Amino acid sequence: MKHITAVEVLKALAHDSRLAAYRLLVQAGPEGLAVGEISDRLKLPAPTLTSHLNVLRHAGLVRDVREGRSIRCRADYARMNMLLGFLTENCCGNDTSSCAPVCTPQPKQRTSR
Amino acid sequence: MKHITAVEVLKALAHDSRLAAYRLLVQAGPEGLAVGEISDRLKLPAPTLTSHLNVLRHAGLVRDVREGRSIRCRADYARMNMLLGFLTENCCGNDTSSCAPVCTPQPKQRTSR
DNA sequence: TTCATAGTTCATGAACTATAAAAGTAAATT
DNA sequence: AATTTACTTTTATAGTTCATGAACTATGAA
Repeated sequence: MKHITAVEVLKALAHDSRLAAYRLLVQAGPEGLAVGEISDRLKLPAPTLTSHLNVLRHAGLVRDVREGRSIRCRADYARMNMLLGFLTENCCGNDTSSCAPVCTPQPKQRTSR
Repeated sequence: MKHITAVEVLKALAHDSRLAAYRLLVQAGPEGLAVGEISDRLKLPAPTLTSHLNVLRHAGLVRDVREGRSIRCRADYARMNMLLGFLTENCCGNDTSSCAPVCTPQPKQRTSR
């Protein structure tokens, strides 16, 4: 991950509503959540949420697909892992392997979608 | 780590110069670096660096002690570990242990200063 | 005590970010 | 086709952050 990109990812997460939205998606797992559901849960007006989602999208932290009328968002774990790797780079006497985490969530249920 | 605090830590790191300064300190290890040394390496005017260091200090990411005329800064690894733990919370089907990293750097050499 | 070095604080303009109303687009329902 | 639902874009205002010069404080040396 290039330095500038790490800053972008950090900036994206460095906001109360955006961090909350991202965590909601992380906890929702591969199933994801519709924009409207996030809006309901966080009690954010639609335009405000969209602008925050756009920041997360631009940072590569959130991906989405249209599903009929709604848009389903999912956390991009690879991106988070890149950030964690970057943050822990050179932190333990240059032995990255000892502290770089990798998150690879499994679907809660194979049945869904 | 409380949510608000995680945002503060993320905000602190979400700036080019601050991330660079923090990484410099992470790489310097327990030995740390004097403010002037950081200023030289990053080519930042003193007041600019001080204000960034204050943000990192307030976020608990950097601690410092005065050593004669200079002030020696060190990265606070515990804080970083807290952030990593927070970010990976609930990311792998609520099994935190599988992806929460812990960074515990060793001194490079006991001989130097 | 005077001087030099190392940092910090303060003030301020420029640049950026947040919020949300209004208007727009896309898909399903009637 | 008209309407409703779900979301995005545009735009305006309000607020925050950033960079840096000038002034200040702390320590050590002469």
